[in-house]
Amino acid sequence: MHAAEQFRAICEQTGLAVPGHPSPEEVYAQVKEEIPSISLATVYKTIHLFVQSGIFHEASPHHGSMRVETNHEPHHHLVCRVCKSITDIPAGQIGFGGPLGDLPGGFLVERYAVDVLGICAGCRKPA
Amino acid sequence: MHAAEQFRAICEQTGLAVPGHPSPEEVYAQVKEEIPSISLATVYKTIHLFVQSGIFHEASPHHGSMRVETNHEPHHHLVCRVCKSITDIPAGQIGFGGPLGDLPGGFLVERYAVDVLGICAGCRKPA
DNA sequence: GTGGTTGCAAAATATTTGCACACTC
DNA sequence: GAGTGTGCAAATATTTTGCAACCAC
Repeated sequence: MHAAEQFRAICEQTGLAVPGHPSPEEVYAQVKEEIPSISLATVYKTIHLFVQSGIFHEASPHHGSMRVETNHEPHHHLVCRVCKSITDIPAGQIGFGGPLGDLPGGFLVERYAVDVLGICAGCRKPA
Repeated sequence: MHAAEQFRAICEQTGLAVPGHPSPEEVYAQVKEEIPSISLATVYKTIHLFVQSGIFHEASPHHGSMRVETNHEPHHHLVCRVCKSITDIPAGQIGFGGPLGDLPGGFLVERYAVDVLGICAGCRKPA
């Protein structure tokens, strides 16, 4: 992934890097200052290209359509990056339980949601 | 949250409960079999009502608009349920590092994404 | 010229809102 | 009759696509 790091460095030098967790609209607004002729469609196309190339990824694997959480036991999610399926896994099974309450910065922790990202059994074997 | 549990039980008894992580469209399709006259708008309104009431919550706190992840260091997210802001926190700071590789069910773990849900410092103090 | 990229506009998808009607008390 | 909830339809927001023009080689 050395090429990707080089590329990121170039973007930072040319003022094209956008920090944080921008939405496509925010990327568009900021990049437009450097490249006024760019269109929102190009931003979307380029983001998809970059995500596929591994230059960065999506902060949330299941945007685009809301998903309702009906399992009210403590659990986490196995999210397949191929078929986008969501499978529940009990919280104990992956050995994660962080503390609730106050964090040093003043953030009040109410719960943890862990997405375990990877490839599900079905997508690993060529159908 | 006893009332919420009772309510869930009633929904299951009447065949209105939808398992898994359905999208609003999927909820609509399934509930329509029991209540054919229902509309998609009512499903959306009711989901919002239920989420506010704590009967269930959203599987992903930042759907609705894609967010690009530009931080390529291992880290997790502090997500404020009031202002929806996303703040990065180094992976080490919350003491979470699960194993990568194969899970018993055949799922191949590539990375973990932890959302720490709660209220940020800014939203805790009444503006 | 060929191949790949872009901008524009339109289409497709997802979600929210306004409003009048129906239902309960 | 007041208050609440619903369906319909329109409005908004988000994302994708088709296509012709453009650029580098």
